[in-house]
Amino acid sequence: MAAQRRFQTVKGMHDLGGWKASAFVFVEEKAREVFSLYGYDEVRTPIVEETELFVRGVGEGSEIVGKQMYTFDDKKGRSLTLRPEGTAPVARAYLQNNWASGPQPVKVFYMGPYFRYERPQEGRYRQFHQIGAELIGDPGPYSDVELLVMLVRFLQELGFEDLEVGLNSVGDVECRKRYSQRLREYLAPYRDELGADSRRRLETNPLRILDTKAPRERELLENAPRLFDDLGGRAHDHFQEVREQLVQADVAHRIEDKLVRGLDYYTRTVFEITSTALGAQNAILGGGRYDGLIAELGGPSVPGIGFAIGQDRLVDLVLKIPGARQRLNAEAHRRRPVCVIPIGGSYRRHGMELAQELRAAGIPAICEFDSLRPLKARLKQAARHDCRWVVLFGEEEEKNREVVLRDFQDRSQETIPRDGFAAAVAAKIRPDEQP
RNA sequence: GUGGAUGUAGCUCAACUGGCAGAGCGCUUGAUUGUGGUUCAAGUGGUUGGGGGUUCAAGUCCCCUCAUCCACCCCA
Repeated sequence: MAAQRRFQTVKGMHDLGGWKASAFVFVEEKAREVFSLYGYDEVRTPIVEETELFVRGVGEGSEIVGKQMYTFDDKKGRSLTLRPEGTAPVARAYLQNNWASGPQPVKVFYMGPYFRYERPQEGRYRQFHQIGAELIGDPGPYSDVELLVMLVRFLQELGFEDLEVGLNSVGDVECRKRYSQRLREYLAPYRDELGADSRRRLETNPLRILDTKAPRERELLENAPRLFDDLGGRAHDHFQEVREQLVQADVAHRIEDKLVRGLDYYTRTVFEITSTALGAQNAILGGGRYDGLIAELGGPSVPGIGFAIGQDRLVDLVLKIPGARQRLNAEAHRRRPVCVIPIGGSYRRHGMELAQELRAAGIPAICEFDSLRPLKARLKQAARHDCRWVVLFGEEEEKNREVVLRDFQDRSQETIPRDGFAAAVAAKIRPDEQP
């Protein structure tokens, strides 16, 4: 016989429980609440898509497509990929379901797992989770601003106070081409001082050199031509209007002229929020405008803008906010169950019935069925389940047609009539919610 | 893909230059034949991540492998 091996999650993927799970649900509920206030509807797209969707949508030159995708062939030899990001699938859904024929602009949000094959570290996992939103069909700039206002509102509702949006414009396709050439010319004399990655990007995608972390490269870039100066008239006006309206809307932001993003589809407005409390993987969220994406996927020329929030990182931050655990705790507290303990083996069926009556009255209830164990051990279990109230039922209670309701908090207990006991328990444990 | 650190009981960690694998917490039972949290007593705990090598003797030294964490890279 082969020795039993111990199974565990695959690298970079984790079970979520306890505080983490509560916080995950908390931010998800808050996202639904806030985003729907702004007219967004939830969509769920499949976790698996055709590989080609991401190659075309995200861009062949991007890191994601280049080396981070979970790609496999199905039984018919079709190349499929576990989604590495959310915008391309939504763009695909827009075209496939002809959302263009519905009310415009289209506003959707979504949340769920995403997959990228990278070496895991703090805040970076192979299965991670994003909450995102897309606004398709309006060229802005007011849509850009409204989207950011919603985002900031969401973060404030979660309890964040001092987060600042980093903002930039990467321009339209033509400005980018023009600027790329100028940057290439500027950096050419320093070619030998660039790292291998940046040298390669000099050919493939000079913009990406801007957000380098190498100290020497940053030095060189200080005197480099600025992307902002190469913005074409319309992209320039768009950016100005966005900035102005953000000020009007009281959205704290700062211009980061070296902010470029890793996905090829971005145009004009790009933004991100980072936090120093997160370690090396400090981006909480990122997004931007993608006016060429729908067309790139074979559709009409329709503009769009969206963002993706790193839910895992966001949750880490939420749990660091003073008082956050108490808030989550209060929620859990409201749901802590009543524990029913039938005393004696022949009363287990009664225990089940009592628990059912409590649940029918809207009270969370568990039943401690293991009647062979000593009562004290079973009470201990109830305490470990974080129960405050215990309902006891045995021979004596059956004879008197009553139940015993014990309050762990002050160690008091009372007997109440068996008939209609659930209503009495409800009145006792939730006096403020009674009609 | 590259580099560094770490793997000993369910958890947190001990074990001097190789010499009988330990403690705290937890868990179970009892002190209380139907009453939790405190206390006391007893009990339960392990292929030292896996494989190979050196040695009279390996948790400890050497090689390989796997896993986790952190960082580079990249991004959410």
